[in-house]
Amino acid sequence: MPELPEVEHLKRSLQPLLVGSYIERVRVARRDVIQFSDTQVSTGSTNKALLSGTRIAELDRRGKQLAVLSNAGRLLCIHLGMSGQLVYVPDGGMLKHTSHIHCSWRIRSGASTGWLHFRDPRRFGGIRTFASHEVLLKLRWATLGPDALTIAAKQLAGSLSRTARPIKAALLDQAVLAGVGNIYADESLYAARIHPCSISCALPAASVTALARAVRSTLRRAIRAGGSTLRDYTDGNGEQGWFTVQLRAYGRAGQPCSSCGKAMHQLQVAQRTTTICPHCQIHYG
DNA sequence: CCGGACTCCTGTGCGC
DNA sequence: TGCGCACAGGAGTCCG
Repeated sequence: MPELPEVEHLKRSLQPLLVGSYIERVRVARRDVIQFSDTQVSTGSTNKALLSGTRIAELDRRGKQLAVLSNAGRLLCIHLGMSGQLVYVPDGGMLKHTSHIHCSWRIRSGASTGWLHFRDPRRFGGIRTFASHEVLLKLRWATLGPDALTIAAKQLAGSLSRTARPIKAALLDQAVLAGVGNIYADESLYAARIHPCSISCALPAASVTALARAVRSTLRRAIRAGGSTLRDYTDGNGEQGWFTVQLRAYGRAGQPCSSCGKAMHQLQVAQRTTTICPHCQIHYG
């Protein structure tokens, strides 16, 4: 399940392959994974909205969303949902799974050519087209909170002070913090020794500071490991991530806490499976 | 207005 | 051994 580290690593792996390259054409297998955000385009050329005939100028990320900007100004905002993948396959290369490919871009970069595939079996992800970066920022990214990778304790404290929700629910809310999903919420709360059911606005300032630091360092370590591959996730080259071997909380119910040695527990918080150490993680509020 | 609950979807893994 | 069901979850939507 791609969260911020997976999308950031994906962005970094795709950058050398895509930036500066030319999109010769686009192949759409399932239209319903694409949302054409400006009505002007939905009646006209689908290909143009999907950047056909333009050059890729830049990749950008906010939270779990990846933007592919073309030199023509238009762009794609891609979110991977649960099972989404963006994989570049050079001509002659092989793709591990060829089912559920919903959209593909024909890429030319100098003498080399290949296909960029958007694959998403569960279809929780999708592609949105935007006329400009400005529109993306105004229509879509404006609803996202600050990026979790660089979250400052003060910013986090500000949002948390305004809600009585369980802290885990707040961390998962993309309007509070952009980029954290179930895995890294559990990891960050464990690292900061905070119980996920703690009342957000009841957290002491020191705990919020510890939490902001834990979020940043957990995400940075995960990016360094190439993200977490539980099942499907791969980077732009089809390589898996190795952060799963470093996970201390997520998926470790019944196993010993790496700090105190007592058994980790599983519970439900905000409709999400949650793993904690009941001994190490303090409940506030 | 806020927050909790429900919904979408398919591959996997477990229990009978 | 095989079948069927529960489960996984990001985020939009709906409802109290």
